[in-house]
Amino acid sequence: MPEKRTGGRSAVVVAQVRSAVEELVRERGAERVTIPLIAERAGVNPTSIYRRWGDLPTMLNDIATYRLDSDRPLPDTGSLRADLIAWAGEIVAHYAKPVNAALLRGGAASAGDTESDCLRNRRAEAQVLADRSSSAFAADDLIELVIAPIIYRVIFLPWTLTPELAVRCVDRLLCHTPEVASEA
Amino acid sequence: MPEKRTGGRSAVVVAQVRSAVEELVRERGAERVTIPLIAERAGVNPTSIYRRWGDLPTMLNDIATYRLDSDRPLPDTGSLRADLIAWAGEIVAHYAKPVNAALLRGGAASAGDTESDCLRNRRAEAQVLADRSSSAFAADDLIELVIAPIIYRVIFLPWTLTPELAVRCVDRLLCHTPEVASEA
DNA sequence: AGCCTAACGCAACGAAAATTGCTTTAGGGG
DNA sequence: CCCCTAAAGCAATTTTCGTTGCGTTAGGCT
Repeated sequence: MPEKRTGGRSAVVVAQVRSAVEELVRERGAERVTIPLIAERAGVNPTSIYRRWGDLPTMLNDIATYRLDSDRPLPDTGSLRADLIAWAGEIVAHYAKPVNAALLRGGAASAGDTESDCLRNRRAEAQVLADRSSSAFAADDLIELVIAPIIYRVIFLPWTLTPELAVRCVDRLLCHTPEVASEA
Repeated sequence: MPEKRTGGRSAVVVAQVRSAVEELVRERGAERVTIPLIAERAGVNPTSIYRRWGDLPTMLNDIATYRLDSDRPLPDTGSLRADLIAWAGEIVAHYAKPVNAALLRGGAASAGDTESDCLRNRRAEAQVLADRSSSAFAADDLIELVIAPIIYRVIFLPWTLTPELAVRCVDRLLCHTPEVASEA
């Protein structure tokens, strides 16, 4: 039974809309983007966007969630500290790009009430890393000590984002469990 | 010389607009609020809002900043730990109210590009508390270990906000400096 | 109390966004 | 390869937003 057509033209439309949103959000900021504007940039009819996503906040959230998400492999070097730093560093690097930061801010605005949340994959990864740590720390510690400080700066103090931030946060997490910090 | 009329009718208008914004932001989320909508709810003419605030992001930011900001005194009990917990607890309690959380999300959306930022007063307070700590920690530590985790949960995981969060974060901050933790 | 004018209300307008009915295209199972 | 229909396109319409000019109300200083 034929249901949901995801390939071919539809896929192209979605891809074009995504790029258009990213361009426009970078150019004008998430607050000053409109659906007709996106449609024009994407070479797509506005109606298609309205029918697919409904409204703009919904769409922004969807697109903010999509990035950095797919089946990206987690770092696995053998050293827990190195893995964590690599992982945190990826996140910092990703959101250091103004596009992605702007999208995150847009996603933040429409998070909360709706369960849609563009960081849930990050939390899933935190769970994996916590499991791998032999109970040195819990996923919640990873969230509060590493993800939260990074995301806070991304949203409110983007110009203070540096690669060292990842190292500082990870070391703060590990300094409670020194035997793990010095492990191979 | 007659300048700036802040009392009487103007004050009433501002107050009514504020309440209207808070109601609507709670009901529909910061992204789905418009100025005409607010005006109607406030029983005020849209023109007045446009002329006073200019546009919506500006207004949301203004209102988000106003709350919890006025001349609120910082806790000063003599015990650093108690002060910090009281301070962090105030923040948690404030943003536990859905209105304030939604306003913060709205502010987050327009942060970054514009320098307007509804958490700058929080950072100023962090500076004061850090100075008071005899260099036990820096303002940045306070931000990354206490404010960031709280704000992260407010924005992305509001249903996980609990009073214990404040205690947990403060103790994490102080566990690096045990002599301070046990001070009177 | 009276004057000056800041700030609000009203109404009309232009522009842009959202909705709707219908037609056309093309995905994907048989 | 054909059929069925999901999804995109198109065009006309309706809604809503934001702006502007002008008259009215009332704050606050003298």
